[in-house]
Amino acid sequence: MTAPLDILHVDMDAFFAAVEILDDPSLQGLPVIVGGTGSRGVVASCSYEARAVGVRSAMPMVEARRRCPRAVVLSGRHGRYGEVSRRLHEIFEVFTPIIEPISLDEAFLDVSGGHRLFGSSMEIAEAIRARVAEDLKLSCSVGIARCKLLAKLASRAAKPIASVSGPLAGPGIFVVDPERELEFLHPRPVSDLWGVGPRTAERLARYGIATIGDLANVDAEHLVRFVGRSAGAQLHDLAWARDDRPVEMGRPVKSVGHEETFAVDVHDREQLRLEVTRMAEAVGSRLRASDLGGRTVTVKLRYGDFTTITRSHSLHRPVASSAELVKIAAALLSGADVHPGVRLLGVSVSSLETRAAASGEQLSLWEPAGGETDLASAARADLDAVVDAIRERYGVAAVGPAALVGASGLRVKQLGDSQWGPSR
DNA sequence: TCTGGGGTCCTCTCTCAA
DNA sequence: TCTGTTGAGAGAGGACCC
Repeated sequence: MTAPLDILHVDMDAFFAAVEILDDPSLQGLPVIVGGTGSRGVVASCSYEARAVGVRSAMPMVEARRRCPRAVVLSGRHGRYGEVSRRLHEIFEVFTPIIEPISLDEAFLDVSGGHRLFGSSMEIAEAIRARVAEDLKLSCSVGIARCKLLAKLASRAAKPIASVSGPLAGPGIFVVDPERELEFLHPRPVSDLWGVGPRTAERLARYGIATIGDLANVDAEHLVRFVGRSAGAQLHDLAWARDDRPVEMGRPVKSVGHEETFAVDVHDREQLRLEVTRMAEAVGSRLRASDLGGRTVTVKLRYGDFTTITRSHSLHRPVASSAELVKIAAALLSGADVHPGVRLLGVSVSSLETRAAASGEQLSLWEPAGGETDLASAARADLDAVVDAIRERYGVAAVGPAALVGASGLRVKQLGDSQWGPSR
């Protein structure tokens, strides 16, 4: 008996670009590119008219504009996409509670419990597509298979095809027959496998491994030597369609961070100190909004030649206060070389704990740092709470550290701001 | 072509303690 | 007391995903 076809992968078609066209119908039929509009921006999403001339997501915007000079380039509206994504999620919830969101525009669904009410997986996929078209006026592609790997590849096979005369409709729904899984899987390039990016694909190519079928026929022990222990074992299983990963709901957040690429490389240490202050402040706000604290603070720098370094410091207790995060991040930055010029700067916090979990073993998430009085600590927590409250009411730019006034301004980065590169 | 920003996970190296 | 082994944890780097 074969396993049931209960895993659906739903993927919106050209999501960000499609939402922009939905909100401004005059864009219909035009090549639309959403992404970072500056010289260092990248493409986040593009319409099929843009894809027809070779524009792809993650492509540098300079190259995208070169390939498609008549494209309408938009910087994107993360808030709006989030709103549509929530409505999409509500549609999924009609059919199953077991949903694993992958990003704003795609998710895995386990529909094993929905057959009695909604019919076969094919009928559920058809119903989801109909609801998305009717309620959101958007289109999506659905892959149906026995496991996540195959469902994901199937949704790709269901997609429309870009052509110079306009997008050609795809099947919309693609089912991988359990009897013909390897026939479907093995001719595909290794890069179609989850975990094989450009580097690994290049390494495998050196050993003559180009397709998933090639990979399947390599001895598992050899594979471990090529790509490492963990990846080797996993890739060999995936190449034989052995994938028992369940559809996971509500995976906990492991880290919270902000990073930003500057329009021009920054050499001035004082300017970098102000930027790191701004970012640590923003990370602190987000942590407190989620009632989280973290034990490890990491500062990341990328230089002009793209080499990237990180400097981190772990504490014995979680912190969420902006003042403490700023202090630690600034100290980490001061130990890093900024001479070559910094292209990107980032601050992140990991080893997260919720306040409830932390208070079980600690005095509190905002327990005083070494040498600090309870009074100072309490005052700092009060200050954070007041700042958070003012920002919630009047916006993020309403209040912030005095050091930032007149420098880069009270610009506190928000999730989704300049998401795809600097605006200049 | 010249490469974003949100993340997760893995590997290697070093240190320290048992 | 010294030496070797092992395991845990931290720090750093890198690959990957959307």
